[in-house]
Amino acid sequence: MAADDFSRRVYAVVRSLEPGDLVSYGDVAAQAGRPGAARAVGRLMAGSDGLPWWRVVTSTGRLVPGLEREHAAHLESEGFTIRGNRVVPDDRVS
DNA sequence: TATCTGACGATAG
DNA sequence: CCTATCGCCAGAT
Repeated sequence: MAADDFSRRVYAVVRSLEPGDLVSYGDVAAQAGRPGAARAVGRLMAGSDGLPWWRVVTSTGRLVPGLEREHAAHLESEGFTIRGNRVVPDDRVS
């Protein structure tokens, strides 16, 4: 069914993410063919493993609630700058 | 089949 | 900038 294909596509998209890449849940949902299903994407990511989930953040750049610590560590390893619980969009005046 | 849940997103206060 | 609320979607029970 459509929903099944959707979840399949979501996994494919996340698996295709490369180091240094950063996308939002809404982005993944849209690329999976279901814009607006950002929430469903998060649901799928939570139950799946072996995927670069840390390369996916919320639309506002907020890190995953409950895993902020680990999430931040992964992103920093990819070369991103984390401030508080958010990915810094751009380094600006300190 | 009905209902609840949640790693979201946008808007309002 | 932060919290609260509503709307949306797929999965689980």
